[in-house]
Amino acid sequence: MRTAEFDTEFVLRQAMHAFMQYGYAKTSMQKLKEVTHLHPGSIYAAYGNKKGLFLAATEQYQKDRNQQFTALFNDQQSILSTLKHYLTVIVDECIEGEVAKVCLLTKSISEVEGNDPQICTVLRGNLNAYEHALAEQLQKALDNHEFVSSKSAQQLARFLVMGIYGIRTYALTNQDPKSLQQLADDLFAALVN
Amino acid sequence: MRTAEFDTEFVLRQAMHAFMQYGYAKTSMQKLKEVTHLHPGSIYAAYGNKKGLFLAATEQYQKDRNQQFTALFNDQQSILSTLKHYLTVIVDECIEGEVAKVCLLTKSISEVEGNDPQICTVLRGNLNAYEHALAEQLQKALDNHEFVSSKSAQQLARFLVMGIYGIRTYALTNQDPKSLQQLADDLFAALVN
DNA sequence: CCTTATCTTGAACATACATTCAAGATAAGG
DNA sequence: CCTTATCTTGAATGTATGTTCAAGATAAGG
Repeated sequence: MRTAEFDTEFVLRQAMHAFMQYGYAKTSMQKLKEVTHLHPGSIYAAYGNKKGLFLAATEQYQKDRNQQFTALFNDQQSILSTLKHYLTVIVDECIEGEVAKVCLLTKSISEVEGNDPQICTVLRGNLNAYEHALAEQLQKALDNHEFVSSKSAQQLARFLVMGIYGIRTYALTNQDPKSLQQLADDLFAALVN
Repeated sequence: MRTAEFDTEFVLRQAMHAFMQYGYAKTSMQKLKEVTHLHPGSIYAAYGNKKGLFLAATEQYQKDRNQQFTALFNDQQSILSTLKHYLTVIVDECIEGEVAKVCLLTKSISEVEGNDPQICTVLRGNLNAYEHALAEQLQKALDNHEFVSSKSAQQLARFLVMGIYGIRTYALTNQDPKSLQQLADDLFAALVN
């Protein structure tokens, strides 16, 4: 009879940042031990193995992202202006020197695609949920007549996530804030026209 | 006095496909030995180390891509129709079961970004050259009055590569050919409008 | 045809890796 | 306050990793 001592959220966020920085393969258990301040026994007791810790970290990441997303889109602004703002938030993330900078989900799925179906399935599920959340907002905006489009909310959302993935990848080749913001503006314009 | 026996292009293409499938970190020298049919001594004599082989494979990849690109855009069609066709080629690549499927450059830069500046610099250079090649074609299309745009060829090219990166990433979450082709069509439409 | 420079071969090496486990510590239940 | 279940600790394990190197093979130069 004894309760675990470590703070789960702290551990998972630390692990999450390590995975974002080094990637899944290159994040060693040694590194994970250091950043989580946990001993191997505790990690293996709590999460089974490295993959288990990664999946738990992924879940935490998704939770945090959801919270950020909901907070943004639950304000009283119009959906379109919130969306425009959301894109600048992403652009800022791509520039930030140390942390965030990449999406854990897309980075990881790009790394393990074709090699770990279990991880891929989880990540695909998360990314599909993200697309779906954007589709919901776009549908609301259409219902509110914030804009008109010949395309369905689903098709618009697909185009939008494609653009977001694209901006994130492009940022790996070019960190110029003006260029990235221009891309975000062009994407937004392409969406609502 | 003796000449090397192995076929460089074969070795590099085999290595390149291994790196595309498993990623940089997870492609072991063991695997590279197997796919290249080379013994460690030969690999290290010819390329120094794993990174050297990777960079050489990257160069081969870029060469092959350039050839494909030049062949496509040197036909007698209009640039815009060639570009539209080029996008469907990319969509097909994203679907193909076994090979290609991903871009070695973007996959690798996503993996090593922040951890291997040397590799990143090389990959960034290659991707910037790719963007530049697209800008050249778009400039020609503008000069030929194939379409008009309020944006510069450079800005259009940036938007285009962003879209291509986006489609490739999106394909990791959704392999449906119709959805991917739709994205390509939407991207093309956004470009020329 | 012999020499020599270079390539090939594959065993050996040190290190780094994910994981295990037994001993020690500690909180809750009675 | 003692018991016991559970957590923590960290050394140990086996495997896989990238790399080296010396011995053997072979093609070109004279």
